[in-house]
Amino acid sequence: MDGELAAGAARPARIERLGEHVGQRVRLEGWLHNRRSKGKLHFLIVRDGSGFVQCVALQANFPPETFDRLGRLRQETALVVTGTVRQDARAPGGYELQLEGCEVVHEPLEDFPLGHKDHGPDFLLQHRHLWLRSSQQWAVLRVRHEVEQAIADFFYERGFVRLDAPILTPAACEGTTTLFELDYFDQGKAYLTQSGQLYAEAGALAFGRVYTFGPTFRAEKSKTRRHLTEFWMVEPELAYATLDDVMALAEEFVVWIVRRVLARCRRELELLGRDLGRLEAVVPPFPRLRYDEAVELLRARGREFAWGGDFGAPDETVLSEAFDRPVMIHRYPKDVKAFYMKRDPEDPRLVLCVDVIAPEGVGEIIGGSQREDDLEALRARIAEHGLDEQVFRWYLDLRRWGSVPHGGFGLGLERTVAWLCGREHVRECIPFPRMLYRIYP
RNA sequence: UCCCCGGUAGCUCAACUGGUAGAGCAGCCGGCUGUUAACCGGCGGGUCGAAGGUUCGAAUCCUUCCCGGGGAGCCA
Repeated sequence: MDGELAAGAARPARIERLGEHVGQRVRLEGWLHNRRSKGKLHFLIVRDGSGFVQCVALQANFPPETFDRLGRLRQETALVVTGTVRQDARAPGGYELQLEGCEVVHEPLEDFPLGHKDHGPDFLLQHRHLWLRSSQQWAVLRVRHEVEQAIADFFYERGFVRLDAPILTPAACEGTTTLFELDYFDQGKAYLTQSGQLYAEAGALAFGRVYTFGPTFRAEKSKTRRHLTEFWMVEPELAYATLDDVMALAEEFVVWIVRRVLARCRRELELLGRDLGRLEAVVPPFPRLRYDEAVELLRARGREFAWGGDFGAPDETVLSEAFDRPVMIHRYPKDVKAFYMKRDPEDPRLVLCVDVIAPEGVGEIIGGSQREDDLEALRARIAEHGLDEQVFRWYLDLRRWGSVPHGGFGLGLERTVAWLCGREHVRECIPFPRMLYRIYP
């Protein structure tokens, strides 16, 4: 717009570090997020991906036609702004840019579809590629990014090897009705993985401690705010570990993630209006309830519940509301859990498993167990569940050579991010959600 | 697969018991030197999801279908 700023005088900067440049002339490469005009001054809200900043344009500082154009810039105009950084309590975020120059890099071809007022979920999801630019989505996905980094750091510091499990698999890990199926050349059917766990077990016996982290797929016809057909799961697996070890690791892991986000995503959480007190309350120890105790708790709170069943979403909500931090429920009846979980030697009706239920209605974020490490017991469970032993030959091999007590868990990334961000729906917690009736964009 | 709710302007919604289609936002024009999803005044904007039916008359009632949302089951 007036590209002839004194060359070299303005230094490149990013909005997230603007506080380090108070009084200096800087140059920001970004987009016009919003604009407010007030007679002889315009407020341009500019985003550069690292944050949002208010740029103040005073009429006195520009030729009339330039000032007029600034007041007519469309939302999502790509622009490079230059100006002096000022600390000002009236500015959102505490800092603003006294605008001196504005170079338009790209003028939108038409009005941006997403305004700053309410939109419905269908409209937003149809425009997911543009919705990502909104401040709320920016904040949620920045938190997701931080959680992903926290996960990598947690395991790296503790000597876990990251072992990437395959996406294409020859068989189901759990039921077969929830698999995405595809033709695999002349090998018959292949399936998109539901879990990397079985491969993580092979890794644990090779490396001691491993984790897998990647997308998993469930063809469940679930239409709820807690479900996606494609979601990310992190699954640590430990050799020489019991259920108690698994529970201790899960607790330490969740606390680590929460602390990291509190320490490094404060701006994002505040932008989302998150009640930080709820997250600060997440300290060890987490309550540990046996399944039997959880059933009693449900009944004491007026819910009818038959022993032997799995908890439904309303049950989980009641259980989680009894505590101010995640609650761990362990030793479920074997009939509601997967074939690979080890029986409780003290009660053969139960398996050595644990679910972690997050507070505030997000539901289960972790499921884990000690695995069945005895060959014959595992073969019996495979038969009981009506599964084809042939496809598990390699998995059974793990019990033939150097089998040891071992276990692990899986944590659902999107549910965790939804909980941390206080979002209702997991669809906002992944860049491009895949849902029952939605695969665009 | 089943249950419940919805589909009206670009977006979010209203329109009572069937009687000529409304508002906010966005857009355009004008005003305002500290706005915070700015505000104030003015203007334009409609295949009421689709098809069929009932009726003098249907956005409104009935049938079927399509699309979306929430939930159950199942799960992270």
